[in-house]
Amino acid sequence: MQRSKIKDIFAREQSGGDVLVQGWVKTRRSSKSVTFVQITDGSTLQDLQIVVDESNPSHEAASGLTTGCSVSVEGVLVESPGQGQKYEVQASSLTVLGESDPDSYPLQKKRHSPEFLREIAHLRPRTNTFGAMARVRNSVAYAIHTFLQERGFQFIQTPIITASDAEGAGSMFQVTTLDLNDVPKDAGKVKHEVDFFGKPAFLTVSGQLEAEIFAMALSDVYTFGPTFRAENSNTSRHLAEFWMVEPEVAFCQLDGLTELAEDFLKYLCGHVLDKCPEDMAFFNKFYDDSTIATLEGIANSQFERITYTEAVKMLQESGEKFEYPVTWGIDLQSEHERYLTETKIQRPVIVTDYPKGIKAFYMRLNDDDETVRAMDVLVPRIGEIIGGSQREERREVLEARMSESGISHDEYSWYLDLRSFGTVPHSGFGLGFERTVQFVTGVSNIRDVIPFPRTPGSAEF
RNA sequence: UCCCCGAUAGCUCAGCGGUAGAGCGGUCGGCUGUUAACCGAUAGGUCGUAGGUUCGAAUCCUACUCGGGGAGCCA
Repeated sequence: MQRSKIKDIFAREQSGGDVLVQGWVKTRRSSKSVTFVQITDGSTLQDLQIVVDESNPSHEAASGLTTGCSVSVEGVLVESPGQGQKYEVQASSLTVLGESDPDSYPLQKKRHSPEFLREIAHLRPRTNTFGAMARVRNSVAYAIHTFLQERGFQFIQTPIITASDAEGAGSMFQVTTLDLNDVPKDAGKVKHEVDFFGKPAFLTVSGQLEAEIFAMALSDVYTFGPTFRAENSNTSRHLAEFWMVEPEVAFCQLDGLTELAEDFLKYLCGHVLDKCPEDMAFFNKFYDDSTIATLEGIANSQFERITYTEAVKMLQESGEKFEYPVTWGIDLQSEHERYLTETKIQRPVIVTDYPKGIKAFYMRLNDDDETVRAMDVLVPRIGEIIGGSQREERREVLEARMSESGISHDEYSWYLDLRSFGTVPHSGFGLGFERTVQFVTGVSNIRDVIPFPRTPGSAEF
């Protein structure tokens, strides 16, 4: 008999017929006359109840089941007389595939703290929370590809190893095959020429610059892959290894980019609400009772658009006491971003046109010569979920900005070339994948929305 | 990296100078178409690590480790 997934069983129009189901035991309740076994196979949040009567030859095996055991069950799908589920399986046979010692199996049929579950990352996918998280995460990833593909974007695989040592987005992990206990040196300096790539190499902090190359040929492209930051960041929204989506759009200026970002986020939220209603109801119940309302609200509301200068004015006139006073030219602090998106405007806010001094060299300079065409999308609870800009397409201006920032023209000659040979206005942004999953689920710590989190001092599993 | 808080049974926590506790989970028994089942019994801890103060430290002090919240960096 072919195995049925639990999700498909609950989707059936009516009961009846033999089924084969396989999964892991969540909990078991037994008496002399009957045993109830709840099993999950990860296809859905909902457990399937297996009923094994005393007369069944498998009853002894069933009554000894403990949380975590794996089982294979054949039986008849019937309407459940009990409360809490539509169908149940009246077992004809039950086979234990794998035992699970109850003395040492760490998961119990009760709620565990996310901190504890993180320590047993090899078993936490079996919990309701992490199963739901994995399905939502999958759904968001699928929606990212679907949205961009339907708009004609090409998926570009940009390199994970890069030799550019100054992408400007933070500290990088170095990649080397040199023996760190015996580093070859010449007059006290490391001989990088004998290293694997013949020069220093690093893990990428962004695929943007390479994505720009393909945007200058294929028009609309995106990258979606792992990104690495060696910052010593210890917060609930930073990881050393995370995933990022980076659309790059040719013939597009900043206003077009903000529209793309807004449509994109709305699509992702709508997709998850549509495809993962049970998992979202779970998160709404146990993690953040406003998350579904927030996502629904996003689908139906306009994102607010303000310039940095307007944001500064808004903050100064707010009457709020901020720890860091607001003056034009400073970078907005978390408390300022939170005030804007959570208190003042109460929905996503797109802030544009930041002072050039606090933004990257590749962002397009405005005519005022003081601000650049940057854009940050701020959302409640998370803060910055998207950072992007219109890129500087004028070679002379870009060169001047690189010189100001101390960026080598030689190393980025290829990046400058794009401005010499058929340059066009273009724009792009980076969306933090884990931050998006955090925002969607309402789970507060980013370590709990990625299967195996990498943070300073921690790279387990 | 900085500031604040925490670490006691497998899990979640109480105890805060005088012989280590509860609930849940585990085990044994009972009972019931049960559903975080229920009832009874029972086992289980060098109180994060290392020092110090004290007649006496889980409790007070110091350092370290790990975790949480916040900040910076950013996605």
